[in-house]
Amino acid sequence: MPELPEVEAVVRRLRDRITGARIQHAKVFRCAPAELVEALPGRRILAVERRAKHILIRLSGGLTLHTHLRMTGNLFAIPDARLHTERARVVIALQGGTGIVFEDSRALGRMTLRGTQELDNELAASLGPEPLGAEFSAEAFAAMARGSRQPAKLFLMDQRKVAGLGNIYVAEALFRARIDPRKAMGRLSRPRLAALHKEIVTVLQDAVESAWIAYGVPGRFSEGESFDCQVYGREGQPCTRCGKEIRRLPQGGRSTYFCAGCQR
DNA sequence: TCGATCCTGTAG
DNA sequence: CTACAGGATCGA
Repeated sequence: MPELPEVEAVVRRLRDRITGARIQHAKVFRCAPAELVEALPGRRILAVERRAKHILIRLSGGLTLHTHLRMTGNLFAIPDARLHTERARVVIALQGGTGIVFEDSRALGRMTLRGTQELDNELAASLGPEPLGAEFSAEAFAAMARGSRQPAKLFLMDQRKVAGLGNIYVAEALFRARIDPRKAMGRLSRPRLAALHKEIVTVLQDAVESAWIAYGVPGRFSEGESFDCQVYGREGQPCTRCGKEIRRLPQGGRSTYFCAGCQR
């Protein structure tokens, strides 16, 4: 479920409440990694960071608690670790009573303990630039696009190209930039690429603002309630820009929503 | 570069 | 019942 903006919201919420705390104990449920129970107690939480859609909880002793929420994961703090629900897959109790809870109904997500250096190397090798970071320049973006025959949608979904985008914000960025998701990336003109680059940044910035309000809280993610989508999930509805009907088509096994009227 | 796959929940 | 789900990886 969550893309970069939602993961950022999770991290911001968590950061203030757990940084500096010491771990008392951990409990795992439903085939979550048992090693956490033994390895976590006594360690101090040094920092909470985000890289793309990855959540990195830095621990003393050169370790990082690595969480990926995939489709249905959620990670949040509760005032009393004992009060977690049955949905929890991992509960980490901190000194003082606070609990860190990892929920994941579909169990596609992962929470694992890794060596910090090794993990960071791995992420650096497998992820493209942070779209909200300084290294994501229009020039670098255009350089990657050059020669690519991948459809724009699939190119943007690839975490090695731009890290952190997912199905919703790819659709929204392409809509804002008026680009057909089926169009080969390498065939976009320089101005279109520049427009797309800009819209990727602005759509994510807008989404971070709204996701911050609605995500990373106990319970379930609520669908689309935080961000006002123009095309995602709007099959059959009229385009807010040109009035033509929003269409849905499968790309890479996922649904792509777009307006054939004004996305070319 | 596609399709299957990991899982469970929910909507039609 | 089937289809689909805001993700990512693997093998053909």
